[in-house]
Amino acid sequence: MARRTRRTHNTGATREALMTAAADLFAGRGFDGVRVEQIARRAGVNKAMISYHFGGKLGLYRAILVDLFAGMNTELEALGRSPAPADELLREFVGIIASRSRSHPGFPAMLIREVISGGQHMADSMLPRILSVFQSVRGIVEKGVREGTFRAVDPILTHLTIIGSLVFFFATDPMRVRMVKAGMLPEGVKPPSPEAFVIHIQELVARGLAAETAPVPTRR
Amino acid sequence: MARRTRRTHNTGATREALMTAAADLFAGRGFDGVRVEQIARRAGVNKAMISYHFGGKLGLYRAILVDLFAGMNTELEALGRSPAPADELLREFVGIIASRSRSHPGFPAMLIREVISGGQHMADSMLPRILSVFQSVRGIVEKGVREGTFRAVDPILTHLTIIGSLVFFFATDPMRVRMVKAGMLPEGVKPPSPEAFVIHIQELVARGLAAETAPVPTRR
DNA sequence: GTCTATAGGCTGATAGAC
DNA sequence: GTCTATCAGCCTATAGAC
Repeated sequence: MARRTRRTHNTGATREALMTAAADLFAGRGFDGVRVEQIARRAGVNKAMISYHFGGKLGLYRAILVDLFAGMNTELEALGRSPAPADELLREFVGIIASRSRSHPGFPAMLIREVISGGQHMADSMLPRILSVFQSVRGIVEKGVREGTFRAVDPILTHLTIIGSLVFFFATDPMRVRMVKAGMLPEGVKPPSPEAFVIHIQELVARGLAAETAPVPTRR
Repeated sequence: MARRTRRTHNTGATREALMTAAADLFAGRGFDGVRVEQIARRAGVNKAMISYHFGGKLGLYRAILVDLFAGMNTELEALGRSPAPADELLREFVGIIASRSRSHPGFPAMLIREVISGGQHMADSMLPRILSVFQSVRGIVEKGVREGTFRAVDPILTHLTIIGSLVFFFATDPMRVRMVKAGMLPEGVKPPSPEAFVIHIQELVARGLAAETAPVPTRR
């Protein structure tokens, strides 16, 4: 998966510095909230390099998005071929989204911002990459229902629940950081670790989707 | 709760038109993605009215945020005083967030954008209003654990899961609309209705938090 | 591939008439 | 309370030297 333009032995260091710096900024302030000069400064390169390497601010933004989804989908592909039971696959799905959110901190926020805006900066050709994440969950859920380990839940609803709570958690870290700094958190309340959240989601989903082995406690 | 300046019988129609139009636009494109001229046009009033009534673009944005949280918290207050069992209260909490997201369509996206950015446009004095939503869930969860209907879950994790999946669902409607328009949805896949999602979340949470009456099926 | 200088366009705010 | 006209500042993109 080499880049294109590569004549010298400089491995596109400028390119990558720009993408890393920009991902961080775009995540925190959105496309319109970031100045190209700011990206360049943070990346330690010249402003004009953005146009040279990416054809402009939007090109840079899109390149980041493509990279993010490509990596995500590559990692998820293995799940579709695994023979593991559905409930275990779902746990792994959660783990993958979480670990990727941590290795690429800008991913959750950029994804959310983009999706919230209806994909304002995405060409139609990018939509399948988003759908592909859903297909991954869909396959697992349908498998679980078929095998009788899950109750007859809707794959879309399940997907939206899991991905929504996960990306929300990782994307909202800045707010929790601020709360702590401002000393606003109530007594005995501490921001949860990513590990704790992942386990919580995995457990909640496993129990919540489990086929009826016993009736649900209360009911109105 | 009357507004201030009201000499004539004009009930601040301009003010409200601006707030409604702006909420919609801010939700879809973020603070920096919206032009004041755009807001004014959509509201059918003059550009200069934004400065006159709100002191500027930021003032308008903040006024919307304050209104949104005030309404939300007012509605949630009743939950804290209700004698209903915890699992029912949690269902109601979900219902309230959902119905408010529908009556104020800009709410979920504005909330998410703001929280993702670490509250870039919020003064410290607004932070308690966000925390207050958490406190509401916290009270319910702790009650359920105390009464033995919930297993010993962490209120913060539970709160983040519920609020995250809910606001994500409602805020991402634009993307689903686009998917449909682009004819990109796979065979037999249709965007879920808000009602279906609410029920799904309520059910998932009720089952997922229920105290151990039976063992969870599979375990690695 | 990188940098400087600059152009060209747009943006939010306000002064002042009504 | 509302509107028109206007301005100062800022932002992205690029031409052209190295």
